[in-house]
Amino acid sequence: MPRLSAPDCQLRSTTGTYNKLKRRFYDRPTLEVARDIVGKYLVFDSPEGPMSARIVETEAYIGQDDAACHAARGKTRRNEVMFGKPGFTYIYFIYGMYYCLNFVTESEGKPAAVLIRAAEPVDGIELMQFNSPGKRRLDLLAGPGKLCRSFGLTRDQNGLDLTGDIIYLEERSKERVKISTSARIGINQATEHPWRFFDAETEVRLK
DNA sequence: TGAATGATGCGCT
DNA sequence: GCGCATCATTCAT
Repeated sequence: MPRLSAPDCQLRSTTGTYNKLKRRFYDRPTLEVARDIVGKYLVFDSPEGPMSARIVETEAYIGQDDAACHAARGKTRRNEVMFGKPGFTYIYFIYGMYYCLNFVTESEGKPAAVLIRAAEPVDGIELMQFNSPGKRRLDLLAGPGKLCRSFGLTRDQNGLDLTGDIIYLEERSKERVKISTSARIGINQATEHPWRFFDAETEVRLK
């Protein structure tokens, strides 16, 4: 871990005063968690430096009865973290070039997770731009693949404990977020469920 | 401004 | 082989 510069120290010191979400936040019905994550802040103390962002869009993937959930066809090496305790990262590789970040929800044995689809960059924007060259600020995290690329998240961060100090969620204010819902994006199974949640007033727009 | 398509690798049938 | 919780590029309107 490199020495932290002055702005980085400011970020690190402030995180101590914010409310880091505990395991019980994730140990709840996935639809509630997915809705409540919108407006929370994702913090990643990466090897290259700290970054944070305000999450504006999520999707819920709920158990073995949800045909669109990776756990629908049983436990494999790829999806095994979803079957474990809540409050851990589930990061998978897709389309030959992208990673997607999820947070495991519900009690151990019930495989479910929330996909983090989009966020507004807050801290470490220069590092995000280094990871995603040429992108404007509001495009850096506008989509699950771009979010992982800009944050530098890969399989290396799969299965990390969200109650630790590397990657976690913070509540930085008690803002009341106006949330809209829709069907989930990019799936061909269980398309009838409105399990996508997004900040209706954010500047970050997908598609 | 939107539809079509190619890139690219892995997990599963 | 085929499909995939994506995205950038190309082409048509």
